[in-house]
This record gives sequence, C-alpha cells and structure tokens, in this order.
Amino acid sequence: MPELPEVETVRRDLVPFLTGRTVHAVSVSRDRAVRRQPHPDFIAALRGRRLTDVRRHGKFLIVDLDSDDALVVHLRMSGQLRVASPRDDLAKHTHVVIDLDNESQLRFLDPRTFGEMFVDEVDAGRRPLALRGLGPDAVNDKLSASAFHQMILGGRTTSTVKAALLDQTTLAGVGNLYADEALFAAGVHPKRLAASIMGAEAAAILKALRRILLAAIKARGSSFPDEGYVDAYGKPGGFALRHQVYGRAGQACPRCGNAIEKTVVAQRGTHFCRRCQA
DNA sequence: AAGTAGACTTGTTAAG
DNA sequence: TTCCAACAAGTCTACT
Repeated sequence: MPELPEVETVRRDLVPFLTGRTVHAVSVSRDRAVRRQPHPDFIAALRGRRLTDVRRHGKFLIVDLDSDDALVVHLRMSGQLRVASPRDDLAKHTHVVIDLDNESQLRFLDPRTFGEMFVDEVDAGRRPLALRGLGPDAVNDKLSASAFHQMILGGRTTSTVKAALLDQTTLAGVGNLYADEALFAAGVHPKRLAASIMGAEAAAILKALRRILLAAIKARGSSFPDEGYVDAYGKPGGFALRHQVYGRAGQACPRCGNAIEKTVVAQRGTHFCRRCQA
C-alpha cells in the first residue's frame, strides 16, 4: 500500500515524464476515480494545461498546472500511476487516462477504487485548498525533536502514540506500515498513551521515522507479493525485505527472538514485540 | 472538542 | 472443490 516512500518514488519517476508536457485529452471511465467534482469540470480544468512540476505532501501527489489549479492524486490502498504509450494495452482497472502532447499517457489504475484524482485550486503558496489541513510533511519539512514532541502530545488525552503518528493533521505521510516500523525501532509500545511520551522517546521516534522513511525511499518503497504497489514503470520496490515487524506476526523478533505479536491499535492491524517495546 | 466509529471498496485469504 | 466471511487500507463524515 502506498505510503510516503512509495508516493515519493512515483513522484520521482513522474517528474521527468510530466514536466513541460501539455495535456491533450482526458478520459474518465470509472465514476469513483473522480468524485469531488463533476467529470466535465475535471476534464476542462486539465485540457490544454501545461504540467509544470510534480510535488508531494504526505501521501498526496500534486501535479502543478500553468493555472491557479493543481491536479491532486491520492493512491490510497491500491492506486497506481503509470506511464504508457497510447499503443499499450489498457490494463484492467484503468480508470483515468491523460493524453499528453508527445504521444504518451499518464494512466491511473486502481482495483479497489479507494484512490482518487481531482483538480483543486491552489493558494498563494501553491498548496491545494483541500490539503490545507495536513500537518508538515514527514521528510520534507524540517522539525525539531521538541516540536515533534509537542505534536505527539498535541492536547491528546486518551489516544495512543500510534494514533498520533497516523494523524495526518499532525504529521503528513506516515501510514500503518511505517508507524509500526518506527515504533519498533524506537522501542516504544504502540498502545502507549500519546500524553505519556517523554521528550527522549519522541526524539527516538522522530529519528527512527526519518531514517526508515529515507531508507525506504532509497529502496524505491515497500511491495508485497500480494499487494499492488509498483512504481510508475510497473516495478515493485525493494524495502519489504527489510521490515522488522510489519507483516511478521508469529515470526522471531530480529532483536530479541521473541515472537512478533499482532493486535489492533487505532483500528489498524499493529505489529510489535512486547519485550523490545515498552 | 477530542475521540471514536462507520462508510467506502474489492481482490485475496482463511475457514469450514 | 466450492463458497463465503473476514480482512486489508486512508480519509472523510457523523456522532458522542
């Protein structure tokens, strides 16, 4: 499932492919893929526009247009953005095709149809209006350990540290997989109350989070055999091999050998080692 | 007003 | 072998 490192990998693939291109045509073949606005509005806002940059905030991709709008994409569980030629077979679950001015296409595929595309107005800082509620980006925005600590505490009274990490209004980009990995690396139990996290623990979580996210970007993201994440050229990432706890319930903890456990925290499947995480 | 729960969706997996 | 219930996920909305 695409989280920050996977979205960043796709972004890096798309920058050279999209930058400077002009949109010739847009077709939407699945209603749900574009659900925040009428399809004709979506298409009209894109047609004829030049694509000037591809950015990311959290798990959202932002394709800048030479207008006051941006094309915003969220891949959710199973979405893919793929570069293609008009001659390529249309893969199953292709919902949106954007034709460019150089005989190439950007295609949006999504079997589970959680993902979406929309065109949104941007503010003076070129942030799409719909994304104004997002917290700072987990890798692009610099933040100090103490600022991060305050964000985790965040006036929370009863919620867990894992819930705090998953809250996109606090910090944007961390999803279920990397939250589990970072908490394991920092030795913090996912069920700990956010309010109980000490400064040193917050610093450890932030350090682990940064290190893991950057390593995952370097490995071009996490892919599982049964799951859909691939880059813009259809190739899987290599980070799944390095997971310490995620998807390893019942297997030995890489640090102490104890069995990794799986439970539910913040309504998400959560993997941890009870001996290494206090 | 923080926090929780439900809705959305479907390919895959587990269970029987 | 076949069928079905359970499961996975992130975000938005609705409610407590």
